[in-house]
Amino acid sequence: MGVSRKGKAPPGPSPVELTEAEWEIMKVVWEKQPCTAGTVQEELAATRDRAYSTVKTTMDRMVEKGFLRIEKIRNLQLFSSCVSAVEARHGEFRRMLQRAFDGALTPMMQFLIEHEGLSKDEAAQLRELIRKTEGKKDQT
Amino acid sequence: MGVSRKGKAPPGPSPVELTEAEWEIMKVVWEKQPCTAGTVQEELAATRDRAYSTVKTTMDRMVEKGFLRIEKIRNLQLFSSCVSAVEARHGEFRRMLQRAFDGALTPMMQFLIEHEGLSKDEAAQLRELIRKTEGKKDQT
DNA sequence: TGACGGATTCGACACCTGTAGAATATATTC
DNA sequence: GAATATATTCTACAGGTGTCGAATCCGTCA
Repeated sequence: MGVSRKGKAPPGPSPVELTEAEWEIMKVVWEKQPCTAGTVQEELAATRDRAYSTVKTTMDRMVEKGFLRIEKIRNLQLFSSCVSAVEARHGEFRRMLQRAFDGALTPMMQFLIEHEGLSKDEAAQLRELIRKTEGKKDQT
Repeated sequence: MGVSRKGKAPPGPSPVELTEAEWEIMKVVWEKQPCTAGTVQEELAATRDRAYSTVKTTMDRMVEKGFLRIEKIRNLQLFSSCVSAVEARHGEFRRMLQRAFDGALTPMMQFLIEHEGLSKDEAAQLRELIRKTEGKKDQT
């Protein structure tokens, strides 16, 4: 959701934390929603074989958690997401940042460049991105 | 149990996945090692109160997982880390990247700039970092 | 209407994580 | 050497996650 979170966002609404399995499911749902559990299971089967009930159970739990929503048509359940990819990414990123870098962006960047094998190409690309961004952001 | 971690060469092949509690403990250990469970517990108490046995149990499990190592002196157990902060950060970062960005760095950067409120300052800082790094890196 | 087949619901289970009390072992001190 | 202060070991348990099988439900099609 587009909650206005400028540089500072103290009272974050909800962190949105997805487990591995939930991420996999979410990715399919974002792409195919509204869709059935069967569709998701089939799609996921390409990567790893899980029983239908495994996927369904997880998705039901995700509904309870507020990550997914069900729209019932006849005896069919169509699932849709309640959280956007941006929200999920945000949560995932922030959690990583908090744990591994005490929440500080710059040290993370430093680490990235020093240890994550940012290639010359990627560095250039990144610099380009930054250039395009500069001036647009103002809030500190 | 197996602490099998093939020591290949450049990119640490070891995933190294720490839980929240493990991260907290690790941070103290990195800073004070070799140290006792009691020391860690006291240090951690500043942030959140956990029973000594809670911390000790977790640390024992971390030994089994190969994250920590015990050196016994008399009846004292001194803990030291078996994984470096860099390795842990690497694992944490990569897992996040995989889950949220399918392992691709550039999209992550894009996201960072567009949604994570990279300030002008941070952007400049980052650009500086990249400049200092360019030419040193060759490939991934 | 009765069989068929996919969808849904329920209950189960194992393993991991966070948490901690109780019992036991070991030093240190008087 | 007994009391005292720590450390260590053991056992336990609740809640979350990943995984399913079995029992049901329900609409469709001969």
